[in-house]
Amino acid sequence: MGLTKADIFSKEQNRLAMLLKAMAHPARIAILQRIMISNTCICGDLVGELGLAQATISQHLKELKSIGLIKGSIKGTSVCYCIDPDTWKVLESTLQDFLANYKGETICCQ
Amino acid sequence: MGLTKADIFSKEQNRLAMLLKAMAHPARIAILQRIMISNTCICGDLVGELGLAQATISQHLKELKSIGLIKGSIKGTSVCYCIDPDTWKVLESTLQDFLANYKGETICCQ
DNA sequence: ATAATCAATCGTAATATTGCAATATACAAT
DNA sequence: ATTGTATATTGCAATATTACGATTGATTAT
Repeated sequence: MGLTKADIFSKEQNRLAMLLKAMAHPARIAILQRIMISNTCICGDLVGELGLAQATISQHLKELKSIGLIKGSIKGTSVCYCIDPDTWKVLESTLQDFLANYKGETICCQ
Repeated sequence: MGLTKADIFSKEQNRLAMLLKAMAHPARIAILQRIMISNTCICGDLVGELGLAQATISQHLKELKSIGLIKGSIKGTSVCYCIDPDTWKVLESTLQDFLANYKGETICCQ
């Protein structure tokens, strides 16, 4: 069907899945890395750096923005993006909680 | 096009994106949580616990298995799954490296 | 051997994603 | 006002994902 049955899962499960999905593309990984590494907002340089068309990058930025991972603000002629600290904190703690469920290697499944 | 241009990104970016994509579905989050919390392999109980059809769950398990996040072994009449510790370690460290790029709030984009 | 049980696979329908050309919008500089 | 520059949106084609009924394969119990 291509339609996720979101209603049978918890809010937290859906939220984490959506955050991961927003990051689950090499172009969006690259964009996030670029923004993080520059340690400031990044304005327009993305097109040309990644080998993707302007329309495509704009679309990826929109996706990251709509989930709240980044935020943009107009800076003169161009638009600047940076990590949204609030969502980022949620992401970090949610991921940590998720990964913490793993208690280490078990003796089954050998 | 629906076809990711994997060749223009690094091996690491593609690998992380694929791992995240494998987890980026509430059903697969739920499955992983269930396996982790039980702290042992989990055999067949998944169908009926999540509200999805057997074929659907089998498909999600296959996806998790094909990326290496879980592994399965036949145990009598049913099949058991558990976290694959090797891939899990890679996931944890890759994620940590990725998140560590974030240096905290900046003074731009206000 | 036959029936029962469990999981994998196949086939298919509905929907989502990816990518880009073309176009539109917004603003600055002339 | 017009031109140039930067970003967003639209429309579309190709491909991928999600879900499940039906079937198949494998194993156990009778």
